[in-house]
Amino acid sequence: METRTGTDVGLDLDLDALPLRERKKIRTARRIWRTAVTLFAERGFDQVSVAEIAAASEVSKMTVFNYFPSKEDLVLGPMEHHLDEPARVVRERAAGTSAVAALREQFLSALAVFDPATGLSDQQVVLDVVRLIHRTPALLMRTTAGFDHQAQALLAAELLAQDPAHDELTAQLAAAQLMAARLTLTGRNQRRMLTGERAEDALPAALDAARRAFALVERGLGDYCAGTA
Amino acid sequence: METRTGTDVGLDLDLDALPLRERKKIRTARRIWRTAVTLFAERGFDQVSVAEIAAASEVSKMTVFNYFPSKEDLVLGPMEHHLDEPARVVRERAAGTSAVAALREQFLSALAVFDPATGLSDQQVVLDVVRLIHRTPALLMRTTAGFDHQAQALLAAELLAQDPAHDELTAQLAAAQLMAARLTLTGRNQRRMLTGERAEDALPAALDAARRAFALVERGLGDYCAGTA
DNA sequence: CAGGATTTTTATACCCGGTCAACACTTAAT
DNA sequence: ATTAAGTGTTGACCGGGTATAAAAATCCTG
Repeated sequence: METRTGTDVGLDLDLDALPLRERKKIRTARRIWRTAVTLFAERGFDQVSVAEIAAASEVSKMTVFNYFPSKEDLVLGPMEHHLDEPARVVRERAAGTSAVAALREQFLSALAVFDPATGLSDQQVVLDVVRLIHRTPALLMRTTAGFDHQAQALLAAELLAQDPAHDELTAQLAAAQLMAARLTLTGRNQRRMLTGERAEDALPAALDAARRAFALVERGLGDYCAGTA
Repeated sequence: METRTGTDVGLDLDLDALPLRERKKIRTARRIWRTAVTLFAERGFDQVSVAEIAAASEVSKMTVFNYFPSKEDLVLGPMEHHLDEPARVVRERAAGTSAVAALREQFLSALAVFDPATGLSDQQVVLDVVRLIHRTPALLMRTTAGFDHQAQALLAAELLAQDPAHDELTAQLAAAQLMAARLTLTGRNQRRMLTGERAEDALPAALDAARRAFALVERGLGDYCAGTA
C-alpha cells in the first residue's frame, strides 16, 4: 500500500530558483498527473485513455509516456519513492532495539501524524487515489505485489546484513511477516477511510490494531484456532 | 507461487468417453497450451506473440483467447484451481488441531511427495514454467499478488468463520502470516530447483526449512535482530 | 541579440494484447 | 435433407506502448 502524499510528482520542491527549464518540466508533470487523477477519479481508471489525458493536459501522448513510464505510474508513481522505508527504519534503529519494535514504533508514529503510508489519511487527493486503487484490480495487484514485495526484499536484505547468525531463511521470513502485518494494517485503515470515517476518529482503533498486530508477529500465532470449534 | 502440475489444461481427465466434440476442444486446448509453453521456454514470454502461438497451433488468434482469457493465463491458468487449498486444509483439519499445525503438516506432506505446489519439483515441464515465471516480472507479480493474495483472503475468511472470538483482525493477520511463510518456502524451493538440484537431494533441507518457518510463525519473531550488532 | 547546440515535444507509423460483430462451418437433432 | 446451435474464423477496431525523425523551445556563447 504505502500510499503517500499523492501531490508530489517527482518533486516536493517547487522552488522557482531553477534553470527555468526545469520549472516547466515540473509544472507539466504536475499538470498531467493532476488531470489524470481527476479524470480517473471521475470515470475510473479503465474508462480514461492516455490520449484523453494528453489532450486534456494540452500535451501529446508521447509526452505523457515521457514523464510517466506507463499509465499505471500515473497513479502509483509517487508511491515508489518510499520503497526502502522499512529497510531504512531497521537500519537506523537504536541499538538494542529489535526489528519488530523498530517497525512497530515507526508505524505507530506514522499513524499519529496520519501519514498516508499507513492508510490512515482522509485527505481528498489521497482518498481519491486509494479508492481508485481499490477499484482497479491491476493497480491493486501492482501495489501489493510489485511494490510491497520489493520493499520486503529490501527489508530481508537489511535484516540478513544485520543478523549475526547470517540466517537467510529467518531473515526472509521475518521480512515477510513484518511486511504482511504492515500491509494488513494499512489495508484495513484504507478501507475504513473509504467508508467516509474521519481519520481522527479512527486513530484509536488503528493504534490498537497496530499494537496487536506487531504483538502477534512478536509472540506468534501459538495454537490459534485450535479450539474445539 | 503454487505452481501445479502444469500438464493439466483445464482437465486432468483425458477420458475419451466424452461427447466426441469435447475431445476435440480438449485436444486443441492442450495443443495450444503446449505450443505456447514450448515457445515461451525457448524464447521468453514477451518475445512470443499470441499471433505466433496461434499460427504454430494452426488456429486463429481469437481461438487462443477463446480458450485462455489472456496471454498470462496460458502459463498461469492451470494453477488457479488450487486457490482454496489453504482454506480447505484449515476447514477439514482434525479437531483440536491449530491452524498453524494443520497447514504445517499439509505442507510437509506435500513436500514429501514433491508436490509442485511446494516448489520442490524437478519435473521438466514444471521447471520450464517456473523458470518462465521467475524471468517474467508480470507473471511473477500475478502469481504472488493476484493469486497468493486471493488464497490469503479465502484463508482469512475460513479462519474468521472458525475463530470463536470472531476477531477479524487476528484472522487476517494469521492468514497473512501463514501465507507469507508458505510463499517464502515455495519461493526458496523453486529457486533451488532452478539451479538444477534434484528434488530428492533438496528434500531434507526443504523439510527443515518448512519446520522452522512454521515454528517461527507459531512462536513469533521475539526480539529478533535485537543483538547489539 | 544572433545563432548554433541541446533538449524537449510532437507527429507518425507501427506492434501487440484484447474485444467486437458478422460470417462460415461443422455437427446433432428433427 | 434441413435446420438450429455452437465454434472457429475473419477482419476491423481500440488502447497501451515504442521507435524514429522532424519540429519547436530553451540554453549558451559570441
